[in-house]
Amino acid sequence: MARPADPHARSALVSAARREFARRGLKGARIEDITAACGLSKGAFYLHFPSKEALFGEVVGAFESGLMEMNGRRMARMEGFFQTHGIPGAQDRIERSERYLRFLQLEKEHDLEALDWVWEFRDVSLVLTSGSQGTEFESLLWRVTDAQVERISHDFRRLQEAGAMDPELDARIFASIIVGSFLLLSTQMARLDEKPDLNAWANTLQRLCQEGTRPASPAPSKRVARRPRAAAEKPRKTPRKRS
Amino acid sequence: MARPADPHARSALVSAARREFARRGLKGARIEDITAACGLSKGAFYLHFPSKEALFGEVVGAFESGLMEMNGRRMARMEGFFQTHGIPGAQDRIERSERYLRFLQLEKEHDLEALDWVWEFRDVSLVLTSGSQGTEFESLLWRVTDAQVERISHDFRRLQEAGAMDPELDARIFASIIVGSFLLLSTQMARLDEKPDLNAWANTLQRLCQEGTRPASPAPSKRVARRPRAAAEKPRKTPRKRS
DNA sequence: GCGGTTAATGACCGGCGGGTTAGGAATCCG
DNA sequence: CGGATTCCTAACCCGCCGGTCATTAACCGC
Repeated sequence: MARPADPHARSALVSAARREFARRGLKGARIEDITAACGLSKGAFYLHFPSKEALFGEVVGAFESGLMEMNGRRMARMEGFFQTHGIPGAQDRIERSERYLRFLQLEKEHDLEALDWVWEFRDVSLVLTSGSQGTEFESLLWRVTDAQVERISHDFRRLQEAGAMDPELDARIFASIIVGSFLLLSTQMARLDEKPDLNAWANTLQRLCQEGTRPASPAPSKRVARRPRAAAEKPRKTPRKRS
Repeated sequence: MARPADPHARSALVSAARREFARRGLKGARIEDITAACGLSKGAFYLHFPSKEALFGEVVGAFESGLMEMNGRRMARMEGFFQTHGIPGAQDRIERSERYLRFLQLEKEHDLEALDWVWEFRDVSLVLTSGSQGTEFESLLWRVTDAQVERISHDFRRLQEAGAMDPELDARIFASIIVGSFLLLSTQMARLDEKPDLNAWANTLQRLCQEGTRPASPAPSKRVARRPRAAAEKPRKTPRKRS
């Protein structure tokens, strides 16, 4: 009968490696340090993984596929929502209709789901954001952020067409601003021991986005809006329909 | 009479090094490649710089001090503006008063100035954002972003007190969202050959921020608004400094 | 051309760290 | 206890790359 393998070795290596990666980056992390942290020999590392990059690849693969699945589910759900309820338009914004509020609620739930995932992988996220340059994982972050920018742009354009969003805003820039905010938050999370109030964060961002993207007011002032916003804002002083 | 030094050697090394750093990261860049790109020997590198880190330190020092000076000037100018014109309040928002518009204009000019600077150092910015983990420059980006978050939070709070901004928004979260957007844009710039339309970008962000931070409307709807904002008021834990 | 001076070269040095492997360790069975 | 088997160790290997330094090269004045 052969010597039994240590059932905890592999997961211990993964944990220790993640800590070292977060501390020193993928390149700076040393096999010697990773194994020493588990009370294992350097050679034992290679019984489980062909390289530290391979180990990181496994972890980051789980992270990425989780994100992409969430993205896909989100798109499917929103598509379902739009099929069922139609796309909220200008009137929905003005009246804050039930379907508009439901739309906002869904968006928020999805944001929080993604942020929870990033929180679980905050160490990995840190490596991807601040330590991936010059590694094989460099393009991964672009893939993830580009996919998000794509999704948000697409939805934003549809809402613009339906009249719910200011038609003069550039969808891509808008989407980039959103994704950028997520990015900084994800890097900040890596520095925290305790989970931040993600709900507060998501609320603030949503508030900014919803209020900041209102379409300009009715036709006459809309023409004037070509010029500086000042003229557009004057007539808006009158409507106080923020109920 | 001694052999004259090549007057272009030093600047050629800096240029080549910056390209290699952008390509492979600070750690991945090799002295051999840097010098070869200049048609110089490996040993010649050490006639000008004690190490590649020292070279990068010089470049990044110029970048950082430029940013910090801009930050300082910005704060001084805004302070001067507030002294001269007072702090815009709720009425200024409603009427879009001249001082409020001037305030927006100043903010935009400062944003564009900073973005131009980042464009000039987009290669450096890339290294700082995606390749600084595990290097001596890791904390620099936090210093820069934290200073910006601090400045924006501070101004935001003053505007809240004056009634120009929604008092229920968390200043730090708001500031983080802004800074995050800048961060992503700066990383995106490193992938571009041609300068993007920074003006469009700054316009969009400003539009979002100004419209998204309007104080809530009078009492009736304000009561409704209180419920979801409660969470946003939780104090944000400051990220621990990494050592 | 020689001497003096500084710039630049490239062969060489040696520490670091990923990776290997012969041998030790742990386990069970007869 | 010995044998068989698999797990694990740690001494060792060796390529990489930052850094060094004896030598060559470039310049001027005499």
